[in-house]
Amino acid sequence: MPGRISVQVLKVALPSPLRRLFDYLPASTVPVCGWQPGLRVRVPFGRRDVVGVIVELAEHSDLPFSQLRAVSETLDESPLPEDWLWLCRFAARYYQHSLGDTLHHAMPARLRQGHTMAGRTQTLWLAKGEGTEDTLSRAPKQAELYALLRQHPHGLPSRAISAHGFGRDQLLALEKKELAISREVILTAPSAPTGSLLATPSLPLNREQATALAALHEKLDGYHPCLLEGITGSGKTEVYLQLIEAVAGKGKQSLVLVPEIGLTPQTLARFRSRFRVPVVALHSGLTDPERLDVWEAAASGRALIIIGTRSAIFTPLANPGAIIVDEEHDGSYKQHDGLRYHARDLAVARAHYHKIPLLMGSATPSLESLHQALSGSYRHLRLTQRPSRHPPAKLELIDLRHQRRQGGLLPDAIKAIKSTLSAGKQVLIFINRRGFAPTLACHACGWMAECGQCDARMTLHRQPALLACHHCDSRRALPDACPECSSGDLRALGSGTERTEETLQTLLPKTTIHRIDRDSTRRKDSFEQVLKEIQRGEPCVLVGTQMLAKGHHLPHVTLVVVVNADGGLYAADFRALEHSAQLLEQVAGRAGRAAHPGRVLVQTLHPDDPHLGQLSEHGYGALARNMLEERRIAKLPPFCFMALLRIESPNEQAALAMAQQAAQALREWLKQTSVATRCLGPVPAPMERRQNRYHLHVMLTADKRSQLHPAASWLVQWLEANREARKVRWSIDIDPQTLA
DNA sequence: AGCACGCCGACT
DNA sequence: GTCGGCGTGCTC
Repeated sequence: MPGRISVQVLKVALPSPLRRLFDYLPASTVPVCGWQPGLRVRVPFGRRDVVGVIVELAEHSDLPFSQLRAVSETLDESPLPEDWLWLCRFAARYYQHSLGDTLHHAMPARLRQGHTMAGRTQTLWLAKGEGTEDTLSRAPKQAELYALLRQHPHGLPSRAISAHGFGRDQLLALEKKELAISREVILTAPSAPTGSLLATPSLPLNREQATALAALHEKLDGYHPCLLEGITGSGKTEVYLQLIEAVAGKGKQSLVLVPEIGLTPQTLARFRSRFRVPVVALHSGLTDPERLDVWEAAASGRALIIIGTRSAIFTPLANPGAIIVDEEHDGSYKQHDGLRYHARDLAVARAHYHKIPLLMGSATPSLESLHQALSGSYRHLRLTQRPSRHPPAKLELIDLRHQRRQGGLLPDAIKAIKSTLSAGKQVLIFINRRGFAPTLACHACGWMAECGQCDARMTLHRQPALLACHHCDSRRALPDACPECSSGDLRALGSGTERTEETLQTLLPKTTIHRIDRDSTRRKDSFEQVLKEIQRGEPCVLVGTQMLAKGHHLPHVTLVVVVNADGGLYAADFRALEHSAQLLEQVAGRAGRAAHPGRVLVQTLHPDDPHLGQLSEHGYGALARNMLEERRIAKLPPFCFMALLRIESPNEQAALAMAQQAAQALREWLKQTSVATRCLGPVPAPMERRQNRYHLHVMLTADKRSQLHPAASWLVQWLEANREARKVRWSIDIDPQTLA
């Protein structure tokens, strides 16, 4: 065959932190498709066998042939999806991460364990015959199951049946009575779309929604990044649904990313009830085989709508039509270990690659996205109206200084809570602290309970009663007396959710108080159950952390109290104010969503703070534009680009020495090459000691991304080649979201 | 990251 | 006498 290169070496990416490929000789049995990039292979690696992915074919190796080993097995008949390979390569390069590790984590567990794709089947159960009331009158459970099966003429997989609460014996009983039959289907078979697209009709759009949708329709077949800036309750989801409808109408797929707490059964139900086409969800409850099914359904094009959290951005798509990122500002899109990717940013890269629209929605857009929208790089779509016609509630700042408080609450707040309850409405109290109190202190000598492993105070918990560090797993029994001076006068300082709950229960003995935080909702489903009860509308008080702030529909809440709004106002992290403002706006959005106007009381030690004032008077949008101007002047992101080198070690000296060496080496290289990147540090991380490990930062900043990238890349290679660097733990974070 | 090898302390 | 601690080094 003319022009054909003779393949002698396979360059394989392996699950290893090493940022390089490994050369292997092809096995004697050539796969049916020939040797191709994207094929999974099992190879001997050191003393073990691992699953890797061929990424290149070459004629030569840098190593002598005698040192190369041969592939032991080819695992695929055809290469893994091309778009998926492209995204992994892009992510590995952009985030300076090992390609092998990236591929490894981006594929379903079944594939990384070496299972094959082919020949997987699923058992579907179908109703059969005409079951009458008599035949099953004495087996109500079976009758129920029979009714369920009849609702699904295409059959139900057994797992879905058990998810509805039916047992295997009931199914077999029906089969015996010839009222149910099972059918094996090959999962890779494409299922023909049948009937109409919509199960329930779309909702009518208001003028703004219609304008936004029309803008999206203008360019459905090209890269078209859009920021949908829409206040809480303005109907962003309906715009998503109608974009998906348009895309699905052309037979193309939509990938929908939602924040971690956003993937609730209600969200999913809303998508499923609208469309008749398959909607698949990627959530933590899936088993490994189910995950593989979803991947396969997306890669084959069978699934038209794919919904998932952060990692769903790595789902292959046969016919990509649109990507939607809901609550695009949400911090859960950023991965904080391993491959430190940002799913929203990868969505941008992916939409560009596929030449498809990208819709990013938020009531409180990140300053990054807002900047792109205001500067014209993204299309800017806005929704400013709520169907209820109520303007969003204004924040009322109340002064925490010189006033007594009970359980963290000011007298004015308590008064408002009482009158809201007597009006038959619900109250939401937002506190950013779990536990009973943030500190236990000795009133005689000033001693405070500190964690032995972290530079942090221990939090006092009452249920169960103990001291716990929120930065590591250490726990301690409550001391009876001060360990320093033996005084018995130990007092809880400040308030957490537990204390506020307790105080309110004493103040309002007849009122139901629901506490919602990580400690109270550890039990599976208990959060969902409490939400259900709250939605019944009985007057009650909800005391909770961020868990309550986002997304949940709480129609009977008309008063929101923020116990302390000051967390982000004067913090060292330049993004703290942005995140704090987003949270406050989201919490405030919980007030008066339905027919009743709401009040939002915000307790603060800084009632005259200009940022807080702007937020309360003019809302997040105005403050965000102001913060952008401040970032421009201070040359902070999005007006510069950052990469952060983190170094940690149990040995403080080792960490510091390594950080200094790395920073110095980088500075010399920058000087020699005149790459326009600045290098700051090393500086101690905000909490230097965590779990008995010392953390240091070296910060790289550049005006242009094109200057940052080579510097970060050089630094990573230097570290990887440095023997000393292996004695500490290090990692590079491109576009870090928090400096902690 | 695994997984070996290797050289020093308390145990059947 | 050995089991096992984690330092050091390597993986095509």
